[in-house]
Amino acid sequence: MEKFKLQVAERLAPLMQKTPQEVRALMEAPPNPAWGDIAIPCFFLAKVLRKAPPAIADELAAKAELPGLASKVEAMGGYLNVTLDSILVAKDILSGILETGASYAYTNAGADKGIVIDFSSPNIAKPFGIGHLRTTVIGNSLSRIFKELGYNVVRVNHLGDWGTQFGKLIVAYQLFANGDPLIYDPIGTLYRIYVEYHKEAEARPELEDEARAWFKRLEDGDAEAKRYWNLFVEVSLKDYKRVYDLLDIEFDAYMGESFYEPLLNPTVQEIEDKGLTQVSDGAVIVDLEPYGMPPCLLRKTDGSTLYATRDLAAALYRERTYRPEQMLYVVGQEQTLHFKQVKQVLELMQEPAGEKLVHVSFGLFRFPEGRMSTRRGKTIFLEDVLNKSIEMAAEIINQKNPELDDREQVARQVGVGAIVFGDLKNGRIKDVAFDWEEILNFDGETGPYVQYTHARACSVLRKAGGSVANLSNESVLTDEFALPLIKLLGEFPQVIERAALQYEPSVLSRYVLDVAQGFNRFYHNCRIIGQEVSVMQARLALVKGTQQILERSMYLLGIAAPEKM
RNA sequence: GCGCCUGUAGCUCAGUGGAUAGAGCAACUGCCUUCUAAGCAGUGGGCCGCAGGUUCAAUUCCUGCCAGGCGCGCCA
Repeated sequence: MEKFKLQVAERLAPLMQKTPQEVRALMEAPPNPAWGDIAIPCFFLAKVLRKAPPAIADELAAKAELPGLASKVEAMGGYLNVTLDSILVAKDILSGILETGASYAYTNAGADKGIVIDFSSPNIAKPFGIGHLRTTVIGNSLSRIFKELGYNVVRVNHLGDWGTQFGKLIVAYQLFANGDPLIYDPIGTLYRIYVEYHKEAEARPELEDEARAWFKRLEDGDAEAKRYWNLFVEVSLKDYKRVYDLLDIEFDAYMGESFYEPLLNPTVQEIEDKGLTQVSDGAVIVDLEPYGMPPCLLRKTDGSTLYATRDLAAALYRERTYRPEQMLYVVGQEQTLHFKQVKQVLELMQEPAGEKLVHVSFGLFRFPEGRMSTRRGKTIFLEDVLNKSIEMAAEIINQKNPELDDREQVARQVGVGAIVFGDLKNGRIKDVAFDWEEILNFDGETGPYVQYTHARACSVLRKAGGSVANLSNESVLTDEFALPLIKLLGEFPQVIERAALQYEPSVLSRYVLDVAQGFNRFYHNCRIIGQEVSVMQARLALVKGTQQILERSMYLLGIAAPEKM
């Protein structure tokens, strides 16, 4: 579609005394598809030409010559509306998709450019809660989208494997675990003692000091502390791996906070050497008052480091190791200030990492009665949600398609797809109210709806057997059901670009819903198999094209595309 | 108190400086002897939070206010 818009802009530009780029930028979609494919408002010309917009549009319509490109150019209330030649459009878009197949949207825009994406990053010894779903699926989808644009993507899981909570955990383990080797349900146990610790600490504040002391020992390399730490990390990772397997997500690097431990002192030193630090109440800080922010703390009074120190070290490490064009942090919006501070400090250091750092923030998962909290034991395990959804998918399969092969696998794909798509459907910035009924809904704008549509398309292609999807008779595809679908398919590359530019997978999930809806309308109204050969072939070509776009879109969103369900 | 984010149909959410603001869910109603009814089609439902301002044109941009969320030095 973009190609045609550019051609129209090229030809209209001289008439409007604008550059083709300017004309392209003016184009909009008419509110009613019957009015055309492209609308150009003429209001802005009124002042220059000293004429009423409708008169200008009339004149342009009379002068515009777009033979072989547009079938209709007309003025309507101050707009110049252009209807593209439908056979040309249908032929061009569909043959383009069928030729390039899965790589229709692939560009080399990102060739030789790297991008580091930090996402998921669960906290060791804490359950993989529903709250981690967002960063995990958004990060995964963005990774795939940027790869589609040719970027060299590095997926980093920045595990929360360091910090004072390990001191608390050691104390909790000694008090409440009775020497449990953490073989059976390790995270469940760690979670339980962590909650118990916080309850106990309310009555006995001295536990907090004990915890701090243990963390200090850990930082100083104490063997006993390290032994506990290793145990906690090991058993936690095993649990997380199960969730990542369900979601079909992999990382290029597990580099937790502990990885940056040796880099912390040099990092603080570097910042001090640049004369950016001050000592305030015994702590080392970077004053950010001139930038309207609270100071960034690098060292506590006791000399130990903080979250910001580790993120600064990590950013410098990533910059120097990967030389990326961008560094994304897919982290909740409650950390906006933190990342603004880190970015500001990097900029004060005149490090390129500063401008490369992008905080891809998102809203929280919330219960109707308030926010979730691991400490108070108020959370929902992601694995439970996924399993419940899979169970439900299995039930629906038993009821609707009991003959299906690989029922277990399909139930897994659909159940997980429902959860993942449900999270990617909405703009990432909004808070999400957790609601079992909604998250387990498989009707309407959902993952299963998209998967079902894809399976339907596959089914038609299967049943068509040897019949070739051939495009000799494009005029079949210019009806009110096929043509809008084709035009939509033609938007795919721009949709991917926009999703990347905005770091927003929901751009793609919304699009794929439109494609699914378009296809279902077409499917319902236009019979494919059993039609006259040229008609069937043309329609099969559209089914094939749709199937490819759906499959690719689902891949980019991180959901499976079963061929039967 | 200060800062950031959000406010659109009963609910969950799209959307755009411009022509009649759109989906899904829920409710009601049609459509399976024809390619998967996890579908398609129809009906009802809206001071686009409130008040100003910029503009030929504001739900969209700016300011103020209201409501909700999040954050604000030794947690991450």
